[in-house]
Amino acid sequence: MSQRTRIDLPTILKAATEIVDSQGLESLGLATLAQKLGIRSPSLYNHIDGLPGLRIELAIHGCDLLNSVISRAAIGKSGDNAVYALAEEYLAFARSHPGLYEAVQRVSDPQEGQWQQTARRLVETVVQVFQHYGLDDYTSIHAVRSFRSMVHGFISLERNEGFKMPISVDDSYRFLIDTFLLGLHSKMQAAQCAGELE
Amino acid sequence: MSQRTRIDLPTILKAATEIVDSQGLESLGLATLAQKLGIRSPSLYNHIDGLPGLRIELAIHGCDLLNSVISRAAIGKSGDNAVYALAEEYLAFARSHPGLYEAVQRVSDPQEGQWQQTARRLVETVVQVFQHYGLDDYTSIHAVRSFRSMVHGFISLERNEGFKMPISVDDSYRFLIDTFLLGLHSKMQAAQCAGELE
DNA sequence: ACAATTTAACTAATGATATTAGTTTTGTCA
DNA sequence: TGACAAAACTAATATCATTAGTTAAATTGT
Repeated sequence: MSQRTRIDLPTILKAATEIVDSQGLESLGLATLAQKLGIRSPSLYNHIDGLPGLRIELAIHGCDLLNSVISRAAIGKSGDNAVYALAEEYLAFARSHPGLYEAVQRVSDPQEGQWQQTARRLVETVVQVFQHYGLDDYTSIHAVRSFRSMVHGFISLERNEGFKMPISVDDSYRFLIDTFLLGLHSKMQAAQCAGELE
Repeated sequence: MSQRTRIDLPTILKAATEIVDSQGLESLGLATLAQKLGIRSPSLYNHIDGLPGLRIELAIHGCDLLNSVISRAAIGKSGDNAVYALAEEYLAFARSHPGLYEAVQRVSDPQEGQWQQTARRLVETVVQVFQHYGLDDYTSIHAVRSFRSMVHGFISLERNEGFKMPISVDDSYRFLIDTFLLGLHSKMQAAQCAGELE
C-alpha cells in the first residue's frame, strides 16, 4: 500500500499560494487544493477551518511576508529614501505574489484576532518610516493613510485593468510618490514659516 | 392561476445592485437573485449569460452610473476645484454603492468590448479635468494615473479594513488630494522656471 | 380577430462544490 | 507493546450554476 501523504499547515499554505498566485484568489477551492496535495478534500479540515479559515490563514501568511519584505527594505534608510524603498518593495511584492496580495486585501472577517495583530504590524512599519519627518500626530496619520492609499490604489489599478496608455507604468508610480512627497515638504515648510511668525 | 412574473434586464440589475450593495459582491448568486425576483434561476439565462454575464453587466451599469455622477460634479468647475469635486463624488459613490463599486473594480474578463468602452469613458472624464492644467502629454497621463490610484486606493482601504485610528477619515482624504495637488503645482512651477532660463 | 411565431417562463436533471459524520489508518509516547 | 491522538479516509448531504427540453404567454402578420 502506498503511504498516506501527510500534510501540515505550512505545506497547505505553500500549495495555496501557488494556486492563487498563478490562477487568482477566486480559483482557490478545497477540491483543487486537496488534489494538488494528493489528499481528499475533507482531510483539509484537520488543519484549517474550511475555506473561510484557509482564506484568512493565507491572508495572515501573506501579510507577514509582505511586512518582512518591506521592513527589510527600509533598514538603514530614512526620509524620502525610505519612503521610496517601501513603495518599491510593496509594488514588487504585489507583482510577484498577486494572489497573495489579493488575499491580504480581502479578508472576510476583519475582526479575527490574529489577523488584526498581523495587519497592525504592517501599518506600524509604515508609521515608523514616516516618523522621521517629525510630523505632528494628526499629520502623521494623514500621511500614512495617504501613502498606503496611493500604493495600494496603484497596485490595484495596475492589476485589475492595467494602464492602457503606452507610457511607462513605473514612471507613473515614481511620479505619484514623488509628487506627494513634494507636496508634503511644501506643507511642512509652510507650517515651519507659520511657526516662526509667533 | 397567478401570472408568471416577467422580467427584463434593468429589473435584474436593480435587484442585483440591491444585493451587492447590502451584502457584498460575493453574495450575488443566481439562486438568491432569482428568489428575490420571484422567478426560477434558469429563467435568468434568458436575459443574462450566466453568473459571469451578470457580473459584467453589473460592472458596466455601475461604471456608467459612476461616470455620470462624477461628470455632473465637474461641470462648471476647473483646476483644483474640479479635481476636488471629482474626488468627493467618487468617494461618495463608492460609499453609497459599495457592492456596485466593487463590481466595477473586479471584472473577470476585461477584454469584453462593451466593458472596455464604458471603462474608457470613465477615464476620459478624469483626463478632461486634468487637461485644464496644461500639462504635457506624459505628465498628464502620470497625473491621471496618480489621481485614480489615490482615489481608488483610499476607497478600497476604507472599505476593506477601515482606518482604525480615531482621526477624521474625511480629513485624511482631503489631505491626500491636497498634498498631491500641492506637489503638482510645485512641479509645474519648477518646470516653468526651467523654461524661462532658455 | 385569429393564427403563427417568438419570447421567456417553467420542470427536471447533472456535475461540481463545501461541508459533516463516522471510520480506519498511522504515528507517538508511556 | 499497547493505548491514545492525530490525521487520513469513505460516504452522504445540501447548495449551487448550468443545460436540455417543455409549456405558457405575448407579439406579430394577415
